[in-house]
Amino acid sequence: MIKPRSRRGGGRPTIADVARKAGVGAITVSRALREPERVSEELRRQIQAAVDELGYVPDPNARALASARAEVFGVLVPSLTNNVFAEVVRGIYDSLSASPFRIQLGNTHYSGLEEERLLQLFGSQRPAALIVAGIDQTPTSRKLLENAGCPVVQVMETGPDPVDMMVGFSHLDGGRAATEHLIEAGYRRIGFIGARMDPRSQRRLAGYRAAMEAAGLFDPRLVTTTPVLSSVSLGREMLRDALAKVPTLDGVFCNNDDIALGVLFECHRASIAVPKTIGIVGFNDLDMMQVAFPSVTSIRTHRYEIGRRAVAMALAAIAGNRPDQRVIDLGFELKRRESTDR
Amino acid sequence: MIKPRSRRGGGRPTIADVARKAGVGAITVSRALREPERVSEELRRQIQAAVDELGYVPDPNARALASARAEVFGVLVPSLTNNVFAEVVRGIYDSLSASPFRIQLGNTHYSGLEEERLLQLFGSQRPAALIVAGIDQTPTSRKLLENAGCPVVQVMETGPDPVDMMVGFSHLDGGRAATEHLIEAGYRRIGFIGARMDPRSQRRLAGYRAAMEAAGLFDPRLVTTTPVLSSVSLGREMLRDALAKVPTLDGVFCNNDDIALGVLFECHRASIAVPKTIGIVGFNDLDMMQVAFPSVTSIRTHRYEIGRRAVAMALAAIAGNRPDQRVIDLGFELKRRESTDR
DNA sequence: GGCGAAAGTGGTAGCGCTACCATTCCGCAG
DNA sequence: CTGCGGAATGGTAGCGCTACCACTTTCGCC
Repeated sequence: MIKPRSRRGGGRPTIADVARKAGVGAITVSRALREPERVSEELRRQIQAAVDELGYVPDPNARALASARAEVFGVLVPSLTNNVFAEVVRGIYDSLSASPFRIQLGNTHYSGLEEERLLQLFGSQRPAALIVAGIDQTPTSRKLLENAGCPVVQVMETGPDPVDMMVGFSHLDGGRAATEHLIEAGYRRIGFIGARMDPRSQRRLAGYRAAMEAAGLFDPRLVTTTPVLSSVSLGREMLRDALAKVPTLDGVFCNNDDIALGVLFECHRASIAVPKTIGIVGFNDLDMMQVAFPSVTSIRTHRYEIGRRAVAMALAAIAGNRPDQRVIDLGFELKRRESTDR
Repeated sequence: MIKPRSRRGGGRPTIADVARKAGVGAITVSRALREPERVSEELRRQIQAAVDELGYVPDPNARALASARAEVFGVLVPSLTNNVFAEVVRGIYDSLSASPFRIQLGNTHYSGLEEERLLQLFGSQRPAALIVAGIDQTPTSRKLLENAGCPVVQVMETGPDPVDMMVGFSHLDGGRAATEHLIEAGYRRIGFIGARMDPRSQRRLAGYRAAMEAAGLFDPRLVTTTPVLSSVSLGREMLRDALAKVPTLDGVFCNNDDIALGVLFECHRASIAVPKTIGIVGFNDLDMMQVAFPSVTSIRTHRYEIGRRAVAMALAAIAGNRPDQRVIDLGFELKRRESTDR
């Protein structure tokens, strides 16, 4: 009976096996893999041959322990099913797939406490970089980020006081632009409908309010919100609520496109003409908005690009050249469509 | 000037610091943290106090290295933005959030090669378990899974030959049930519209075909597919294509709900009465289907539950009691709605 | 009262890798 | 011919933790 090579370990090849086979020192194998230019052409070839033959794959845990730095990006988002964050995450994954970095994804469920817990957990891994959604971290979280000892990118929003770097856009401006568009289109009793009032939603609401007040149209009864998680069916219910409160409602700025779609369907069902009787504006501009009937005006945001930029900034910082511009505003675009075309 | 405690490391407390402060051996601290019942009440308290005071968090890398087992679940899905997989992943995250296990999520982009690469990468970490979407792994991937040395759960589908364990349902039966429902409702020229024909879509198509042939209604011209990624706008275009090919089309089984929604909107736009002129059935039953106008019949699948069950099975296997039933079929439900109610 | 088992605790030796420093070898200036 | 700098390579000593085994103490039982 063959004794296992060691009491532990799965018996897979280690760097020492490769070194032996290639007839070099272990450290040279390590270098050949990480900084090939520091090893002579010839040894590099021999080592590569040994690696291929043995099917050697470095153990990331041993690597992280020895170098006190894991090749991991920690990513924290409040939701995995919300299409908006899914796209940011997709941008991050796509940008990192060709690099040696792995991704540690955490779901905070919109909870500050959960965010602290995950930050603590991720920090213990000494990640190469951290990407977190939002700019409203708790003081504890902020401290954890500041002491993380790695590049930090806050995404989705812009603000005056980055922990380190930021990529996003102004939700306040987005909310204002959406509302101003409705006002310009001639709507007057414009409601705000929003679920899951996270800080970004609050800022969109603030933008709505600013625009309405500037036009002398603001009325608190026009605002309908709930802490419940956003969904299409919720949009439908909330339009009903809003109409019950304000029967003369002639426009809605929806906190996001799910809500907007629910509102649109409810209008169909209740035979409310869109855009004639009620105008609708969404937020995020999901693919379906331009296909809907009528197509729905929305604020297009650049989620995928936010993910890509965040990674690019982090990688630059890791490489030692932190960008001069620490806050990048990717802006947004108002997409005018049939739902406000009257 | 104070010399750093060691040449490397961030200066954060180690298990030795805790042991010193608590006046015990390092190994006892380790045990108190992992198997508290094996340490006396009193020491446990002392150790906990030292941990709290120092803010000690175990280094997962060192842990993984020493125990040859990382507290990581590797999860492989073909897409991060597809709501279906997002829900499976959410189920996995929610089930694991209270456990010590982290999650390593990989996006295969529906590519077998990418799956192999990621499996190789994940394997090097000696994960505690692997959860992979689908049952159509390449031979290489299958071998990697078999040799992973940890529980493996294939999710989303059921099949006769699990690598280890499986949770899902029969896409073929789902496709058949959807089609039979349309036939029973009196539709005759029933089309199949599907994008991104991955293996699961292929099986739904096979189910459609089986039902159509059994009823003597099959006609290859009724089938419209494309390799392009599914989206709502694609659904709209594909209905146009389908109608151009078969103007007498009176029903559609859509490969998924995004497509179904696009089809529904195109019907609105072209003033095609639903369900009178055309009946529509979707697949997955996203929240929006019951809110749509008219509401859309769909096959409800239990994505979140699949994620939860996969974790439950893996955890059981890790704990040493692999379930007797290695393949769990969670089934599906046909949700009859207005879009086929005639 | 002696003995073995069991419970509680600790020491030692790694896990697989890399930081740090030492060594070798070469070319070239003095 | 010596000395020196730089490039290429290697040895040693850990990184922070846990597996394995040894030791001590307590307790039950014949």
